[in-house]
Amino acid sequence: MRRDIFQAIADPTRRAIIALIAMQAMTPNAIAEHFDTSRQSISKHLRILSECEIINSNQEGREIYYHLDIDKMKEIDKWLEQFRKIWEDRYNELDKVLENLKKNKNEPNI
Amino acid sequence: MRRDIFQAIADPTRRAIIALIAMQAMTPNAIAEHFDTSRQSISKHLRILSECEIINSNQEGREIYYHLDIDKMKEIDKWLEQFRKIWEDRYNELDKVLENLKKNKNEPNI
DNA sequence: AATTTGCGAAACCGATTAGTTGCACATATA
DNA sequence: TATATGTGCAACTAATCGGTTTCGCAAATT
Repeated sequence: MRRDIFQAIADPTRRAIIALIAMQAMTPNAIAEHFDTSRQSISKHLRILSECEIINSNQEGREIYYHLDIDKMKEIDKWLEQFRKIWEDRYNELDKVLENLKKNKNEPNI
Repeated sequence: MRRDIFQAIADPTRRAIIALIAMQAMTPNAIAEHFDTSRQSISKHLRILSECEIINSNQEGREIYYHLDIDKMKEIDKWLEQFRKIWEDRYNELDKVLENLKKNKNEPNI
């Protein structure tokens, strides 16, 4: 069973859950209230997120609070790093072009 | 058919394709040589990536060159933004704690 | 003109997915 | 103690996924 963070965030409901509990821990029931699906299906999503170690839980009585492990989100950021380098280079390149255009306003290149 | 950028990068082969063509456009055959799968399956991945508008293609004779639309990658970055804010806050918080520890080295709290 | 090459599309297949329903079990409340 | 509440898990289902095989077509090569 392939189960990494990219597969975890592929589902829109899971992305919404992640965003929802980012600021404060929540119980499955409380989370499910925000969605148009059953508590059990939310429970399944929570299990997947747990297996990916994106979320953690701590039990309080009969309630279980799930909270985001924000550090795991950095893994996506890390993968994105290689592309960020490219688009920043592009931006600088464009910057240079614009600067040259400004400088040589009256000396068009060919 | 749900088909967004998050679903596109969920598959490891597609992530590898994205990384592969990030620097230079490539043909399906050239891409397939890097993987342990058929040209046709690569073609299917390319179609999905095209539908998500992550990649573009331009035909040269009978060859088709696929290249990355780096700007689409920014959409992932944009979604991450909300979490980046959180983990940077955490970091600053930790920084403050460490600074206080240093300052009050000989004055333990409590 | 005949053949080779590069490619996409369709049909098919087993595995996986996201959801449902029905249950079991522990904790809280009456 | 009996009931209500919060939860996870298993079985099932329709849809989707990633892959293969086969095909057709256009461009290059002979």
